Amino acid sequence: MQIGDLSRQSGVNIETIRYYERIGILPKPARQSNGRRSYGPADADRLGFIRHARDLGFDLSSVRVLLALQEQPEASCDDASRIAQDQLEAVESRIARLTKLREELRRMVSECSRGRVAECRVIETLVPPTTGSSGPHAAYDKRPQYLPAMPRQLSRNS
Amino acid sequence: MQIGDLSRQSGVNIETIRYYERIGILPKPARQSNGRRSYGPADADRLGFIRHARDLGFDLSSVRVLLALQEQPEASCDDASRIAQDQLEAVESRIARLTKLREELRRMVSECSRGRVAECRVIETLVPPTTGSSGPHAAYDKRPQYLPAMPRQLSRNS
DNA sequence: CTACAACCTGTAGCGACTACAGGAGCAATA
DNA sequence: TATTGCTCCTGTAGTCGCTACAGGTTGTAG
Repeated sequence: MQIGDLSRQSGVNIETIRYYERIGILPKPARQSNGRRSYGPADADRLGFIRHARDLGFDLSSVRVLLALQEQPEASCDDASRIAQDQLEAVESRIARLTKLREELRRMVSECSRGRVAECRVIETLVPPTTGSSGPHAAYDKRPQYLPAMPRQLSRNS
Repeated sequence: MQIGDLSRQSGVNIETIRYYERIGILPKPARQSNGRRSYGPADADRLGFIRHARDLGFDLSSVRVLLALQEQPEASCDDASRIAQDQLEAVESRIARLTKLREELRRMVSECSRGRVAECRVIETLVPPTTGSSGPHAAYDKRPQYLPAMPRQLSRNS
């Protein structure tokens, strides 16, 4: 089986498969006489495992650990269980955060009356309430302090 | 106001502020005689706007559009509303996806009896069901086909 | 005078891919 | 046989949104 077949079978991009090989999460496969990669069913299994774990939101370092564990059937599965629990907690906190965002976005959208930007709730919601500077180049006064607020990383990582 | 003050006031990292300037989402500020950046309240407003939008999960290209709109109070706010709606939909689909993940993870975790890896549900759940190859280096037979399954990007982007 | 904090520029790193340039090999068709 | 066109190869750079660091200058307090 060559890389294209494996890609179709697993649903994992060819470039991603080569990337996985490069970072050592997939073993270097045998090569055909023409230099092309040759995969067997064990590789397909491993890749399927990786894909499923990635779909569940595990990052690649967790996947590495899970793969290593999988190959030691006699070891205790405490580590695996711990990783899964951590992942569950991470997913739960993402859901909580996104749910709050959803509410704020719903409010924004539902209150927008589709008129001019000047009275648009979407824009208005985003303008910080602290300074009263109106217009593009106002330079009035300074004001209190922002609070630390929510952690950054949302759209990318969570 | 210099960059450190702006950073404290807005809760945005100094490095991030300079990054925003580099990519042109914040204008190049005036400089003091010693070369240090000098900000006014308009900058603080703009940064506050950006931060809030980022907290709501808008990516920087959307933020750019929203900022541009904000500066044209007479324009129609359809674009802003559209962007917010798209974001709302994206958030809703992320929530839906994460909710499914949560269920699968809960099942994994709750069914793990904390014994050996060999009978660990966490690991077992991840092993693809298609090929029967057991053990690290088995090389049995080939099997049907995976379906396209779920879209990739989860932990990073969604 | 000496610390030390705060700032400066420029560049590289993160995670997990994705894309592309520039080439080789191979099968089917004209 | 030549050509087209697909799949594969390597190596490198780009994506997003930061964050970190090296190596320097400036400003302030003790």
